[in-house]
Order: sequence, then structure tokens, then C-alpha cells
Amino acid sequence: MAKTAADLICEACAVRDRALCSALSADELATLNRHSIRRSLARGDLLFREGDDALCGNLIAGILKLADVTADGDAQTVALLFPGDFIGGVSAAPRHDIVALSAAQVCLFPRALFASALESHRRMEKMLLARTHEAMENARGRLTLLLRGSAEARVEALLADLAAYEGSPTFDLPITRGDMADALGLTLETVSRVMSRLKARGRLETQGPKRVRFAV
Amino acid sequence: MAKTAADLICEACAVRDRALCSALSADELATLNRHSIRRSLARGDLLFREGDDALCGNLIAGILKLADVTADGDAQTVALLFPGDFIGGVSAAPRHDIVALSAAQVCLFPRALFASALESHRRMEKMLLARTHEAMENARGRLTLLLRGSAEARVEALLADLAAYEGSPTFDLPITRGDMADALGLTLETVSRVMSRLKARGRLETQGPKRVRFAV
DNA sequence: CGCCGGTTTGAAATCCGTCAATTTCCGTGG
DNA sequence: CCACGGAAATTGACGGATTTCAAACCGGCG
Repeated sequence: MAKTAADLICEACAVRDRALCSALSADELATLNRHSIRRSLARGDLLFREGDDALCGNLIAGILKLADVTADGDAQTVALLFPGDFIGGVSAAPRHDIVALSAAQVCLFPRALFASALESHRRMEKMLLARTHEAMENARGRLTLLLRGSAEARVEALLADLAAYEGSPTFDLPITRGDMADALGLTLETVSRVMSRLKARGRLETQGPKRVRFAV
Repeated sequence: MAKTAADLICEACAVRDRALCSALSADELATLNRHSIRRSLARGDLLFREGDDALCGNLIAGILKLADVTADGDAQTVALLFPGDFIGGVSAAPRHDIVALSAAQVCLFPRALFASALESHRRMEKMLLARTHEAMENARGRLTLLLRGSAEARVEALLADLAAYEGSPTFDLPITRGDMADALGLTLETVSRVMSRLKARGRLETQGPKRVRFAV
């Protein structure tokens, strides 16, 4: 069978090997892809709002946040999504706002369609279970880190995550101090102060507010 | 077919309708049950330690906690388990210590056996996915509550959970101030002070340190 | 050149943690 | 039934980390 445009798109996908879809056979992939929606997001764009009858899919590039808004108006980021991560839930509406923290690209599907792909591909369903479990443990780990760790420990953990995402100890911070603060349960002033302290102590080097070097 | 002892045990199970096993047919239930292990736990008993090659199963009665121990020695409870909740993971060792916060009863299975039951009962696998998702959202919700909420908001939320578990606004607190503190990322002194404040303000009534009345 | 979002820095206030002393509760045994 | 002892809980005083409020400072882009 000749390769369709859909085949080509998936073969060229930046997260081809990491995304859930890697469990799919070529023809199933093509079927799914016929209904896929690609979107590019700019920093700050709202992908879905809590409770939306949203689509689900894969994050291809960039960073997204899942965020709550507290009664008194400020935000708490409950999870960060990196390329390859699954966006949304298969059977339920999202329980958090999903927002781009940097320029990002996503590949989305109607939930029902994705659910039926899960039906016929048990391997993918198992992968989804494993990832959901992983996300749960991730959230629990953040609980301990963020509740018991000092502001410094929190910032260092996030810098380490970002360095891993960027693939190098020297990189441009893809998110603002405010975004970091929301993710860490701190204020942006505290994040800034902590970074100054880390810098003074030689744990961190900077060139301008974005360019940093953070060795684990 | 005559009912076996195993059948009877499950039929009499206090969480018969709420536990994952409710998805199983009678004979599958009997098979699983032939290898089930029932244990009674006293307050403080360690069921499994992080990384143990543990069993999995159902919590039948009582309250368990999943807890981390931080570098400096104090504990952080990352989740509370109530009757009907699933204990442990099917394919992975537990990542937290599992400890009884009150007298408790559990029904355990070898992981491999439970995994094969999941294979043949897709409905149960779906239930497990849904529960894992629920646990993930629960952990994320706690993140927002515990990071952005004041000590008072945290204590009130836990009191509400416990009231729901007890099924009445008037009940005996099943866990100590220290356990509450670990679950809330506070110290036991702060929990005690907050409860005194709530009492002074009429939000809470007490008769001795255990008996409380907390209306949502 | 000058705005403007983002960042840094400062000073004061606040909430919670730590340390420490009592008090209450409750089971046990006399 | 009461007395005792130890665990749990309460309360107080103090200190420290982080927030809050406020001002100044960059740095890119029109």
C-alpha cells in the first residue's frame, strides 16, 4: 500500500517514538491521523479550559502547564507537560486549564476516536495506564518536594527539570519567573531572590535574565 | 455449583460493591480469592515499605497512608486510603511506605495473579485506569490545596474528608494530630492551634480531643 | 530614544515552625 | 473505684523563612 500523507506526517513526528501512538500499527495510525488536528500555540495561549469538552492528544513541542485558579485569584500549576506527554484525558473533561508556557505544537484527536483506538490496541491502553500511574506518582512526588522543601530546593528541582528538557546545563529559560513561581507554590519575588542567592553561591551562572547555566 | 468458602468471603466483603473486584465474575473471584491474604493491621503497622516487592489488593476497613520520609527525617503523607481503595500498584513496587493510621483490614493478592485477572477482565482494567486517573487528580488537587491554602483551609479540608469517611458530621477523629499534620504539610502544634481557633469561632465543636462535630 | 513587560532588590509584616512547659486523656493495675 | 503513668494534645514565647508592598532596574523593540 502506498504511503499516504497521513503516514508521512506521523513518520516525521518529533515525538514519534515517545508518544502513546508509538503503540499503533501503521494503518491504525493513518486512521487516527485522518482526524487529527495540529495546532501551534504561542506563549500564554489557552488550549482548553477546565471542564471543556476538550480533545485529547500529544504534545509535540514546547511546554504546557495544567493550572488551577484559586479562590483569591492566583494560579497554581499542578503539572508541567513536555514533548511526548499525553494531553487531557480519554474519558473525562480536563480538570485544569491547559496553557502554553512557551511556543508549542500539539496533535489532537476527538476523545471518542482515541477511545476506540484504545479498544483495539490493548498495548496502547496499557501504556496509557502506565503513564497515568507515572503522572500520579509525579504529582505525589511534587507534594513532598513542594510541601517539605525550602524555596531553594524547589527552584533547584525545577531548574534541573528544565535543564533535562533543554538537554544541556546551559540554556535559555523557556518560562518566566512568574511561571516558575506558580509551578513551585512561591511568589515570583522569592524565585528571583533564590536565583540571586544560587548565583552568589556559584550554583548558578547567568547572562541576562534568561540565559543560565545550572549543573546538577 | 455449590458455593465455596471463598465465594462466601467475597459476598460478605464490606467493600464488595466498591472495590475493583466488583468487576469480576463469580468464578474468577473464587480463583483470585483462593490466593488472597487477609491481614488485620493495628494503628502504626507498616504494611509495605517503599520498594518492597509487595502484594496489591483492597483496603477493606480503616485508613492507610502512603508516606515519604524526607532527607531530614520527617514524614510527608502523599495520600490517604479509605475502604474500597486499591492498595499498591499492579505492575510496580510501591513508591511510598504504606502504614495503617487506624486499625485496618486488607485483602491482598500476589501482583502477578492480579495482573492476569486484569488480562481476562477488561472491565476491571478500565476501572483500574479510571481509579488511577482519579488518584492522579486527587494528588493534583491536594497540590493546590496544600500549597496555596492557609493552615486553616488545609485542616478544614481534612476534617471534611474525615467527616465524609465517617458518614456523619459528628464523629471520633480516627487519626492523631500528628497524622493530620503529616498529611497537611504542617506541624502538630499548628494543627492543634488551628483547631482551637476553629472551635473558638464556632466552626468546630469538641468533646475531648477525639470527639468532634464539624459541619461543612 | 523611550516605553513596557519582566526582573531585581529592599523593608516591613505575617504566618508558621521550633522549642519548651503544661495539661488532658485514657488505659492499667493496685 | 481510685491512683498512676505515659502518650497525646494544648498553649505560650520566640525566631525565621516567605509573602507583601513598593520602588528601581534592565533589555528588547517599536
